[in-house]
Amino acid sequence: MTTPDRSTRDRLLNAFEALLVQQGPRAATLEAVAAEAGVSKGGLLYHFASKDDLVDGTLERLLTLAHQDAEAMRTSSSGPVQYYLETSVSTGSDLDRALVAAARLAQDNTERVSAALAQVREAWLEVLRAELGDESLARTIQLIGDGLYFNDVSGMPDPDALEHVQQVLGRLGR
Amino acid sequence: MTTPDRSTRDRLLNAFEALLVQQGPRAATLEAVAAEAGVSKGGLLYHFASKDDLVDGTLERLLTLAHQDAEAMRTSSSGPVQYYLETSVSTGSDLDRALVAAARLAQDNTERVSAALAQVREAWLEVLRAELGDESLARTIQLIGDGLYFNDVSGMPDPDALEHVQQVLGRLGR
DNA sequence: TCTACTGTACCGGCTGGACGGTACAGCGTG
DNA sequence: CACGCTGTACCGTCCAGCCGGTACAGTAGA
Repeated sequence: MTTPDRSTRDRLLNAFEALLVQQGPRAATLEAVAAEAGVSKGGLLYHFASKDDLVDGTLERLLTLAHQDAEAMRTSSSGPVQYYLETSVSTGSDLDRALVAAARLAQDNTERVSAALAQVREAWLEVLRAELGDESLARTIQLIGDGLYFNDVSGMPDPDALEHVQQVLGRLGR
Repeated sequence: MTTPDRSTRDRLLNAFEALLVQQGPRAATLEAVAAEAGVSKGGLLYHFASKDDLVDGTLERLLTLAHQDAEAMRTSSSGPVQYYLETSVSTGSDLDRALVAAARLAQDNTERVSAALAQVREAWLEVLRAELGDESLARTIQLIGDGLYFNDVSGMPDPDALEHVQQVLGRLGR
């Protein structure tokens, strides 16, 4: 389920994300990333000229994954809403990891990173809108997804949360 | 509306939060905090022996504010749910600032900070549960609040979000 | 009331360590 | 032997924490 380590470059991006997710932005130093990827610091800097460059590479991959996800959402057999809520709780997918990593980065690199995150959100909202034809409901469902996601990011995952939400949404159904 | 600068200690805590909120955790260095509060670094370290100590002071104040807020929620004239949702979008209150500051801190100081945030969430949920007598709805509303809050923290506030949520909740009302 | 002493609040320079980034000397493979 | 890539030594910067010192208010004793 994880991106295969095709190249040293991929290994470096995976290592960067892993460190961001598991230990936070402070721990994701160039040396730590290189070590995690099994490469020297010089080796890392050969592939990414600077830390900013590493961030750019991460965001680029995030956007690619997010657009694939929006497409998967559209064509999901259980419907976009169900798909969206289910995948808002951390599934351990590549996209999850990329999102959490980006959220961590957003604390420092405000501009670029939060722009990328906003882009991802907009892609999802677009699909919800198209499916529901109801702006208020689409927004509310996105907020619930944000909430689920926020709890995961904050290290307070709640396995029952999804059930409760589905129970409440069921009452709206009719 | 902001905590008065009664003492140098208060000024330091306010300065720390302000820097965390406005410029992120990297910018909130001891020197920067001291400068913002109008004291020297030595002066800061007189009041808070270490940066960890500064974090502890911030969390302590957060918990105090949060318990006051839970009480205000219980006794709000418009009801706890309305109060909770309204104050989930950033109102610029002391509690807001303390929460955003804590969220920023949670990126690095995983343990203590997220424990404090979990405590705050639990206090709110308790009030929602007591009011609604409906676990699923209480949880869902808290998730929506989390979503509203998350968007603010991420620098993507949406002034219309609250209206949409109220519109949807209205449909549940009957 | 003058003096000696104490505790509180604060200052600013220093140090050791970590981090981002650079330079350069290898090393294997085609 | 040339090129793609790796590893290491090093530099400048920044930061947390420490420390010697200052100012001053209060107090107690003669």
